[in-house]
Amino acid sequence: MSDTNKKVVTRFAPSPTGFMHVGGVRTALYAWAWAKKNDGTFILRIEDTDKAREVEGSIAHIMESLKWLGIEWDQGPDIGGSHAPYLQSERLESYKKYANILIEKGLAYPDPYTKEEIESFRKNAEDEKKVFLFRDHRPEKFGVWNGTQPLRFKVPVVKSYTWMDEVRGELSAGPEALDDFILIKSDGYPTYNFAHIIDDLEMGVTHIMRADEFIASTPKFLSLYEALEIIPPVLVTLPPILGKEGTKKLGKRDGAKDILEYRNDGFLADAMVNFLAFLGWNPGDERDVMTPLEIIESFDISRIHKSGAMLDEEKLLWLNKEHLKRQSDEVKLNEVKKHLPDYPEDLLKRLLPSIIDRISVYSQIDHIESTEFRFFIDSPEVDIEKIIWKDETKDQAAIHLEEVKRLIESGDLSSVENVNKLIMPYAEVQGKGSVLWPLRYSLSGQEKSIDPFTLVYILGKEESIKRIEKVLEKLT
RNA sequence: GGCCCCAUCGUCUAUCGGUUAGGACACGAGCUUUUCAAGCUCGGAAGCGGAGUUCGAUUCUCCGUGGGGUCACCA
Repeated sequence: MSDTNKKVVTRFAPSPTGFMHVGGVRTALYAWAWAKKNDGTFILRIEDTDKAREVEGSIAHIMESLKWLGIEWDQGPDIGGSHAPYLQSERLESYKKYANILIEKGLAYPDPYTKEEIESFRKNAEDEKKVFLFRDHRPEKFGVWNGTQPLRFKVPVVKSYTWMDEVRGELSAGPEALDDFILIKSDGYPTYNFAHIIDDLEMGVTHIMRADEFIASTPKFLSLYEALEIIPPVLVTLPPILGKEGTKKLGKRDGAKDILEYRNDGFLADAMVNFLAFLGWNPGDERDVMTPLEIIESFDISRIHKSGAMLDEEKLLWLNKEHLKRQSDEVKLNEVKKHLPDYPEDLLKRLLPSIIDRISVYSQIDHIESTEFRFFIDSPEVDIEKIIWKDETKDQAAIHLEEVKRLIESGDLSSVENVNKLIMPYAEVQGKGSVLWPLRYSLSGQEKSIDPFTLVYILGKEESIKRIEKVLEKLT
């Protein structure tokens, strides 16, 4: 177990092989939250040791995704830090240094075989229904490594390992999990198995957060830590995130979305952080809507789940609405403006609560605007037949509209409540439907819409009367 | 297949041996100021199966079942 007095250092170490998806971001979020919670350091390190799979623009995409969510790193490739560089491709000297230490100890050796030879070893093992282990073919005498062959780790002791994981508890694996894996590839770049251990050591990483696909290779890491006489960091295994069917782990291949797609769809960063945080963790009380700050304060490794969870976009939508509701009116207005640029600002201000009620994500405004709000700025087309409430007559509708018009002309329209007080008594006497349906329909031209009092309040005296008069002309 | 991990309402989860098994999403019903939306109230809904340990198991142990991960010159 590591020194608990030591300053917490965590890292997020993605490979630049494509877009960021929920799984990666969740890992980053937990590492970040744990560092923040402990006034520690959060490092962004790019594991770009596979030049063949590297995707142009990935690093920028990773950074943009993290920044969107407010997951800011204290050290990283763009801002540097006390352990620079933060690109593994620029840290080759470090790996070479430790490789030489292992060679000197007789714990690393050049792989003398061709790929074809290894492939046939593998095939033979398969035919005999045995696990293929390179160490069964380990040469008796090691040659001198010239840098063009893969450098392999010589597992010092083949044994079963048992270790502590902060989330899973005691874990173990059989000796088959241990093999002479490659430390440095023939192209001179290190493998993940080797590089992350050296970097974590040099950068003083205290806690490794990563998903459970790494459990199987942990004995390899442990064996290497021992060979290098390194005290391993605290291991924190995160639960998998399952796809829609709940059967497969969510990966890029089976529908995991680019995290920035959520941003493009209008989701709020705080809602996304809240959602991601709860995908494998919860504060233990009954809170479900939390700000990033509250999440950091409550975050605890002991409350990270063991079992995987399905990603439920329905819940994300609900969460986004909750976060959206909590924003200030100023922010809300600004966001709404972006979607309704041709609406006058004073109208928008009065319309704001009604809009907020109807959406979970700001971008939904684009979809409902034409049917639900358009009539506020474009006078509605009124079908005179629809103005009639149930089996009443046009004359009755006209009488009620006349009276409502009279009330509006002299009444106080300064709030929805006041409009209600103004018209409601009359409607209650005459029949709510008889009065309110013609009113609401005259103002909106819609069979379904916001309630009539809010309508009058939003449209204002002048416009409301104008619309009522227009209908009255048609009625008589 | 070998090795390993996981297992509570449809979904996400709480419970650290004793609870009417709690909450949230979704769903259903009702309420409210015509309709729609929102909101509020109520409701249905769960411990994978089998042994054991124990006065008592959702909780601890084992077996089974189901699901997942991993067996690369990928991370």
